[in-house]
Amino acid sequence: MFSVTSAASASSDEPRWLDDDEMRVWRGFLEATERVNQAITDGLKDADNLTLDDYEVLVHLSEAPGRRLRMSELSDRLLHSQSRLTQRVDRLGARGYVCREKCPEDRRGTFACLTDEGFAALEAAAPFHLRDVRAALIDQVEPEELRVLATVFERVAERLREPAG
Amino acid sequence: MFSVTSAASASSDEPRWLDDDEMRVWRGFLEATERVNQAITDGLKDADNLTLDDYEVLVHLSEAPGRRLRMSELSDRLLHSQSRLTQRVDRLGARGYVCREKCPEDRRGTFACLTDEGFAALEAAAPFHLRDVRAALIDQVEPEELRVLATVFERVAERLREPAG
DNA sequence: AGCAGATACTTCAACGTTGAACGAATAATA
DNA sequence: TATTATTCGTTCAACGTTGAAGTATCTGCT
Repeated sequence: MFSVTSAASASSDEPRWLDDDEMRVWRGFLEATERVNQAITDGLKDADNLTLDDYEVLVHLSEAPGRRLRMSELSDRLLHSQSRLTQRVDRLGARGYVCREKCPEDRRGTFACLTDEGFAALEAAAPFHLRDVRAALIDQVEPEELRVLATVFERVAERLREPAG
Repeated sequence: MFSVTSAASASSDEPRWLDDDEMRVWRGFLEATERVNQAITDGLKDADNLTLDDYEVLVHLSEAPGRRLRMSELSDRLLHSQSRLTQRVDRLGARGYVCREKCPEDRRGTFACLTDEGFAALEAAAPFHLRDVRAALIDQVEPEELRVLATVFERVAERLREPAG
């Protein structure tokens, strides 16, 4: 009964309770996102002992010009703290998938660079990952539903980008 | 280009690439879920220094008969490992929000029980949490969209419950 | 009854994240 | 140019999760 709010409150500036559809969405969100993440994570672990965070680092680097990005740019895109990225790049570096280069224009800066080995690892893992993404999420959704989901996810993400918005 | 699959593969049993809508859903899923979780987590931390995991433990206990559940039942519902739950209940116990009781019918078993203090903490945090859930997700979604989301989330979660299904 | 295997929960070490503090370099202002 | 503030990335300690191993109890089979 308290899944998301208080039963007993009488104060008039309380937010509204969640109705049935709203509650289904919230509960469904919690379970579905947890299960999808678990499925994807398990798959990447099987494929090349990568985490989803690892994979996302490789993806973003592979799409960047010169296959490299500033550490801060990368942490922004991944929505990770800088220290988290520092340590992830350390680990990917230890595997030879990524290396660092000093940034000449801004000597505080560092580039994370995808190595050939890292690119190859991404190529090798990608089909398995794609299969998992389809099985867990995409192929479960009808085309009309896909458009709704895309719209909603983008709207929700957008609104949360600027907290004041 | 490798967000989810390999460009160069020619093998015919490869899964299909993601088309535009599919890619928007997958990317949107990753960003939106991350941002929503972050927003909700921040809110609970401000409200009572709780994590979302903590909150979910309190919610499930509050809804259970006698406000208590077996440890294994609780870890199943939360999709957490048993050791993770053991330690979460330790921490909630240290704050006085939860306690353990031995299970008489099965002497291997343990109940996690919500204390009055834990129930009060849940009541106090709930309105803030509800406000955050609405702001981050629910109030961003139109009624027709809500029904689609609910259906899809439930379908996706359902399919992933039984891996063989 | 006796025994093998399954289940419930905890413990522990290895690993990952968080968030504050730090050193270095740049930007903004006077 | 001096001064202050901001940004970039790393480090470190505290905390949380994972997954394997351990203990106790129960279930099913002979």
